[in-house]
Amino acid sequence: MARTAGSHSDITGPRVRAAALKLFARQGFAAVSMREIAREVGVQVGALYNYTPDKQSLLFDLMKSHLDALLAAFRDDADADPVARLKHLVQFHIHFHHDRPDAVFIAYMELRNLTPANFAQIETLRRAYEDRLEAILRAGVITGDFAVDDTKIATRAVIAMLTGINTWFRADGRLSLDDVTAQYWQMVSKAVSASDGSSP
Amino acid sequence: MARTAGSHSDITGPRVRAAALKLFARQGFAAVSMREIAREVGVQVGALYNYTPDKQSLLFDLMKSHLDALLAAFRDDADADPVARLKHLVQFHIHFHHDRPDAVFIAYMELRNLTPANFAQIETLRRAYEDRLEAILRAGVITGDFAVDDTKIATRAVIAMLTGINTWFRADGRLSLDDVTAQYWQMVSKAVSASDGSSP
DNA sequence: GTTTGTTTTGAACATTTGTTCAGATATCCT
DNA sequence: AGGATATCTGAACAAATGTTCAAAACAAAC
Repeated sequence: MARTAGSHSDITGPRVRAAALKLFARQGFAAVSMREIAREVGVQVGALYNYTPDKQSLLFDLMKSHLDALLAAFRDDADADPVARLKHLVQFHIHFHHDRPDAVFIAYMELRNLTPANFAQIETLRRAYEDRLEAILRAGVITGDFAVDDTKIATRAVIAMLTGINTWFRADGRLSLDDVTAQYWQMVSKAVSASDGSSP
Repeated sequence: MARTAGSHSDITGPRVRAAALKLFARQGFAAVSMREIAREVGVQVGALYNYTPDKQSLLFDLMKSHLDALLAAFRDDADADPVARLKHLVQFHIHFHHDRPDAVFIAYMELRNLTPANFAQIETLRRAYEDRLEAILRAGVITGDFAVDDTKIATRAVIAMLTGINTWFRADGRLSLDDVTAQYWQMVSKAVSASDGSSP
């Protein structure tokens, strides 16, 4: 035996993914060339193919990693109060997405550039996250905390609303992320609340 | 004089725009070649350049037309009840966007493929529409019908929520567009309403 | 310091890209 | 019909694309 596997692979591999993430987010998957990624890493094009079988897999891996991380990071206590659970999801979602603008952007914008097989996998993960939220809404409807006609629709509405923050929020802007989070929580909780005049 | 301008231009021109709209929406601006557009129209590549100076202008024109149409189609009565005005905007927005899925998709996804000058123009139009909604929310806050901390944030939240419908709604699905509209109106009105029972 | 395997280079490949333009064709006006 | 012009073809251009691969450079184990 000689040199063990990964002595440089451990360095270059992540740099390739980081460069691809950055460039795909800024310019779009189709508009980024493998040569551009290589230049960003500081390496020749051919070297990239030690770390990905092709450009498509690079995109897929980035999206899958993002969604895996999202699902792994979100903790939900099914026994807690539905309002508290929803509040936690709103706070979690906003902060998690704020920390990863590039990955979020790619995950929403580059779906059409996935092969059908890859798309199906990503879609499954996205749905799994949606289902976590829907479970909370359903629980709240049962307890009477929430009043929504269709939990699936409410789920999508809430996610669209929260994810939209990434398109305009800037840390150096007028409001802090905590201000924004507080106001979104206000709107979300009102939107799904039983509107009789009782709950927060 | 002889042949007047536009004898065929009137036919091919719109077909070029229609083909570009369809293909850009399906595959993304960067992934569509001029030859692909020409094939869709049933013409050779060179002919396209009678209708657009370049590919970029084709994209810009599609986006600008869409936003011009949006602003022209939206009617708002500043003297009416804020709740009625908001309800009308919600209904208008949902139906207008539902009728033009390709244009909507492009207008949201291809912003980064615009030159800076073109981007600035499109952004101005987008902001103008946002401002129409914000004016309604502001009016409602003054009358006490609405309670939102920051009207700009609420504006963006509502638009993101409504536009998100296009990503999942299918006419042959479980619910009609009117069902969906009714439920979104419920959520939007609750989200911005002065909450009856309690406070922040 | 040699051996052994990993990683990178540098060049090559067949396609495809946006755009141009001279010449051919089609259409309209008189 | 004939002349004028609008429109389209077909070929060409240089540049860029994703991917491959032999050979070179490198790093660790002995």
